[in-house]
Formats: sequence, C-alpha cells, structure tokens
Amino acid sequence: MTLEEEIKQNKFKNNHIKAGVNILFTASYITNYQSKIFRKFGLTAPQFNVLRILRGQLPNPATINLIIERMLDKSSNASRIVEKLRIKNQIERIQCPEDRRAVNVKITDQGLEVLKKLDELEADFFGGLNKLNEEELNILNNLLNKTRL
Amino acid sequence: MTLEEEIKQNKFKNNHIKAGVNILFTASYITNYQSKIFRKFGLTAPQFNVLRILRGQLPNPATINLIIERMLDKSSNASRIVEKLRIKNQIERIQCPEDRRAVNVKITDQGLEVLKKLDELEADFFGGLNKLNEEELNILNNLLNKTRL
DNA sequence: TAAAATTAAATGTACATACATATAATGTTA
DNA sequence: TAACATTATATGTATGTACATTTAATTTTA
Repeated sequence: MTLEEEIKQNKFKNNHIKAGVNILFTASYITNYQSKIFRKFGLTAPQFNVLRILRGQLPNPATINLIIERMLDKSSNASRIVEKLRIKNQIERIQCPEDRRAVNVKITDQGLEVLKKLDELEADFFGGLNKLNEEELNILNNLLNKTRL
Repeated sequence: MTLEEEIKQNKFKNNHIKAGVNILFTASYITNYQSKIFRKFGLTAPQFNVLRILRGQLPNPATINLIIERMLDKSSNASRIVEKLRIKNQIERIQCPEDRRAVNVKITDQGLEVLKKLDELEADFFGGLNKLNEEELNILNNLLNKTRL
C-alpha cells in the first residue's frame, strides 16, 4: 500500500517531507510488528536490544554507558531498562572495582536462553524487508545513511 | 556517517536486517530532531500531528476515530492527546449530536496560531532529507512502500 | 421490541521516552 | 591537597505507547 493510502493523506508539500513521513510510518510499522514477537517472550523491544548488546560483549560485561552508546535510541533510559532485566534474572549487575561509580552489567544464562529462542525468529523481525533484493537493500541503506549526514 | 559507525556494530546477519535497523535508527534520529523544534512551541510530536489532522479537516470537526485513522502511530492514545490539547485551549470538544457516543473535536484559533508559526519551519522538520534529490526521494519512497507490502 | 452484539471513547496499568536534576566517585588544577 | 569540574549512574516528572477493560450509546437480530 502506498503511504498516501495508509494514512489517508494525499497531498504532501514536497517529496522530501513525504519521504520523512514515510520513514517514520515504516519504522512504526516495524516496531509494532516486532513488539508482538517480543511480547511472547516477555520482552519489550528495548529490553531485547539491551540483551543483544550484552551478548555481543561476552565474555566481557558492559557498563551502562557502553549500553547507551550502542542502543538504537540513545536517549532512552538504560538504567531503568537494565533494572527491569535484573528483576527477571536475565542480567546481573556488579559494581565495577576500578571505578566505583560504574557498574558492570552481564547477561545471565537465563538471559542467553531467551535470546537463543529468539535467534530462530530473527528473519521475521523485519517482516516485509526480505521482499527487497540485495541491490534494493543496498540502495535503501545508502539513501538512509545520506539522510542523516 | 554509516549505520555501522553510528551504533558501533559492524556485522549484521544480512542486508535486510541491516536495512531494518537502519530504518529504525533513522526514524529515531528524525523524531529526536523534530521534538526539539516542537518543544520550543510547547508541543510534542503526537500533539502536533493531531493539530495538523484537525486543521486538515477544517471547516469540519473530526471524531476521535478519524484522528486515530490518520495518525502516524495508530496505536497511540488519541483520547489522552486530545485532552492535553484541550487543557491548552488548542482544540475544543463538542459532543456529537447525531451519535452521542462520539465527540467532535475542532482546532481553535489558538491551535491554528501555533501551527502557523510552525508552518515556516516545516522544511526543517526532516533535516537531512532535503539533501536527497527528487529521483532519490522517489526511489526511497518506493522502497519503503515495498517493505510494508 | 427486548436481548445481544457492536461501536466510540475513556480509563487503568505497565512500560518507555525525554529531559532536568541529584548523588557519589573520580580527575584536574591552582 | 583542597576546591572545582567532570563523569557514571540514578531518580523525578511529564508525556506517550501498548494493550486490556469499562461505560455508554447505537445497531442488529431473533
């Protein structure tokens, strides 16, 4: 469906505004789709992202700062998301001995287990995107990178 | 900057996942950018969107349902956003006489004034996107539409 | 037309976002 | 080394999101 049909708006001031709205709308479409998958495993999207970052760091832990740096939405609140994961025993927090302000966060076996189950579903995370071929994906990636210059 | 540099991740399982992450990251980039502009006018992004929908309906009012249908993020809570705008006198609510379950929502002069100031800034809303030329914008729009099929 | 189903909107709850501020530990410098 | 600045993280507040439930009005249908 075209953007115009989806949001029932058939006039945009210009094409760059239309493309911007299209990016926002498509992102919202993807996150809605993803959160349905995550929800089945008791996770939210940011919680999943934090677990992924922590697994990527293994065998090392990560500080809160490192998590923020690698999160998709950098202004989100890493401390509170980490706390939610700790309550579920999916991560553990150990005060960093070299810098007592910092905290070492590490994924637990329980956290790894959830991710393992989700690994198989990864291809579904971005539903419609596997309809694009390699060339189209490269073009899309390059155009998106360009918009953030 | 490439996506890899921005989120410090240099391996994606495949290009379609990378493109998906790129869409989410770019959308987050745009909304961060926009909310800084809206904030100067005491608005949030969803509040702005609702005001725009209401102006688009003039001289008619809109029901909550119509607002939901036209919102970018359809699962967001229109009732509560409308209530925030009402408190600021930027919209008014009148119970619909033909269907007393429904409510007619209309933008006020005060609401129109805020939008008027923001009209001049519209070109800035999608910062980097005006760096793409018409052909690139068309390609981008088509690729995004395709991902939602 | 009375009962059942549907619809429009509001509300409750848990979570996340955005931003300002607080707290404690560390680093810098006069 | 004492005062100041910076850093890592946490917390407070207002807003929004996602989803389930509620309430009241309307429509359907038996």
